[in-house]
Amino acid sequence: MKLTRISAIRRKELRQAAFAVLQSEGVAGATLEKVAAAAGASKGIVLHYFRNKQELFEHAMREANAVLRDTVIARLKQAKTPMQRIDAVIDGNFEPHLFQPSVCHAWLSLCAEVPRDKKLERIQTVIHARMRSNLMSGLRDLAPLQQAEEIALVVTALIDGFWLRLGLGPDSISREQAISEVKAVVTAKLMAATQASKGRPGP
Amino acid sequence: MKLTRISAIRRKELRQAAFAVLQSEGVAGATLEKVAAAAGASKGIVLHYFRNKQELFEHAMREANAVLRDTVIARLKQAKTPMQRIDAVIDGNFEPHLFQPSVCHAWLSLCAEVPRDKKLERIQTVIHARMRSNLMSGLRDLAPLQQAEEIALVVTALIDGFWLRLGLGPDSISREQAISEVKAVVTAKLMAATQASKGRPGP
DNA sequence: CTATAAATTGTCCCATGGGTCAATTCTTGA
DNA sequence: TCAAGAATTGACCCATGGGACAATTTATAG
Repeated sequence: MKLTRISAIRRKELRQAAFAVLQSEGVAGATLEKVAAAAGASKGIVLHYFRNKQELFEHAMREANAVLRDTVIARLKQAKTPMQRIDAVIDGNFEPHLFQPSVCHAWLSLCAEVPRDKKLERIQTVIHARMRSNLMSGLRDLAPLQQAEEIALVVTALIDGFWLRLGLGPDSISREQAISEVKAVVTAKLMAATQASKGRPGP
Repeated sequence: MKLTRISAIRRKELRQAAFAVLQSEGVAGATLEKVAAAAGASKGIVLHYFRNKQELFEHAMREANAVLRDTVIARLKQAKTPMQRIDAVIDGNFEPHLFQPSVCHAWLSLCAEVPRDKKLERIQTVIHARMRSNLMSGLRDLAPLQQAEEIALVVTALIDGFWLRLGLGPDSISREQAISEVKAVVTAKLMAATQASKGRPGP
């Protein structure tokens, strides 16, 4: 039966088209017709494969999430040491094809709708849980549990922050700088965790 | 002439109503009628005071920005030492009345539109520039310029990241934890800047 | 080859929402 | 007190967009 084949292909095309439209138009300007046009199809076909607009964009987010997940997984497979696992997560989140202003725009738009869409919220939760878990797989061996979790939290927030920055200002942060800053924070916190506390420096 | 008075009052009410609607409805669901309803007025009055929808939300963002700015400024006035200036910025950005899920939702929605609205982009640029400048006013005395700028960048990204987190999951991060994590990063980086480099720890 | 089912299209419907405008109510200054 | 002008309203217009659907084309299986 080719049925499953064609429908799977078409659905994927439409998910990607939806994400592409999100990149250029944002959530407010993303219409079914634009998605159809982006996919080279008619509006009818979009609603043939997806119950409604909401479902379409939920799948668009799933698709984007899958890309991000696979990118990081690929790097994790190469990693041998705990530190390399951490670097894999960081580097993966800033891969050139992901860390693009337009991609950040799309994510921003999706995130902005999270509070009003249970499905989107779920996906977002998964993303953060996975990122934390991936980081912990390396951090566990480099710091006590409590510290490791703290570092994981900070790193995820930092990554989100840099993504937001790139979305808000295309030239505000470079991929290389973002990576180096995140890694520097990891290093600094690991060092701080390693040595005895001396109180805060400065006057 | 009361003209200026009434119109100023009304405009402020509408700006705030617009921001309130953004909190609950997001950018996609924010309509002029809802803003009017939130302000206890008719749709006509909204367009009487603002040329169009876009202008209204630009002013809503300005209003929110002003609140944020004044909150931080108030704390900066109390600060005596450089470290207190840094803490003022951090604490100010996490004040209870600002660091609320609904407020984060509204900001997220606004940020999501930044790429498609020059005025919003401008405001966003101002916000980041101010935050950086405020941080630098304290950091300048605690670390060499280069390091200080690096820390400012990381802190702004971290703050953004935590705001995003709160917007995405109302219970994902507490105000106290966010503050303590950001300050810990500042401390760790200042310590790292202070002492000689020893290479990255770990295997 | 043909019947069945899926793919695809274009049309239609209608609710929504931005924006205009004339009409009405309120203020205010003389 | 009363006119001028501002504040405010509600009705109206119309473009847009989500969604339903019947009609048509295309693929597939027997």
